[in-house]
Amino acid sequence: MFKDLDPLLHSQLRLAIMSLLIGVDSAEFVFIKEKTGATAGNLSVQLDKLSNAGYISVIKSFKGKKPVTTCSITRVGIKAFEEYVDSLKGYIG
Amino acid sequence: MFKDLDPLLHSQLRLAIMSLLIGVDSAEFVFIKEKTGATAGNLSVQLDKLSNAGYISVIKSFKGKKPVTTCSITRVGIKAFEEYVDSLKGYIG
DNA sequence: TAAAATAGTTTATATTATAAACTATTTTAT
DNA sequence: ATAAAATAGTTTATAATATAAACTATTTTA
Repeated sequence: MFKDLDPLLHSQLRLAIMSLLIGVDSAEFVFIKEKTGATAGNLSVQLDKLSNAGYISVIKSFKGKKPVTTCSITRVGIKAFEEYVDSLKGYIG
Repeated sequence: MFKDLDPLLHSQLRLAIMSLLIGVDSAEFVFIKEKTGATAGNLSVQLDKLSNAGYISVIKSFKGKKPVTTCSITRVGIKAFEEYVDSLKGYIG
């Protein structure tokens, strides 16, 4: 009935990040920041957590002279997201 | 796109409690404890929070000689739950 | 009548989310 | 040329949260 909800995904900001990333090939830090309305600090921390869990991959590069952080969801992340959504349905019908 | 998720409902145990209560007239402490698998302490705290928010009503009485805590969802609680579910859909499609 | 069970509450702890403060660099304005 | 502001983040401090352990009070059972 009430399956455990992956605590890494049961967080407003991290869920928003994953929700964004599941629909695109990749997205940049600034883009995610704008879409989610998160502060840079909070976003940085949450991206790290998702990255450490293997749910997203994070690549740092340069666009001209500016640093760019590019994120994409991994296969593991997609599976975790799908399982989370499935578990959630046990709660919200 | 990403509406704020009511932090009172965005909690595994409180969401499970609300999910249970939305389907019934009322439910007793022990019943909720069994269905959710929560410890009594945790359940007590979370019921208090939902009660203080006006999402549920809690009535204490006796069944024979044993104390009984009976909970039911309020109109306010139903609305909050529905809004939460609606907001959540912006995240999980 | 001592031990265990029932029905909870209170309190302490560990985790978490979050923003404030910070670093490093680049662009713009004077 | 250089001071001020903007960009792109990271690190750290704090406040909120979830959770279980410890506790109270009563009743049932051995």
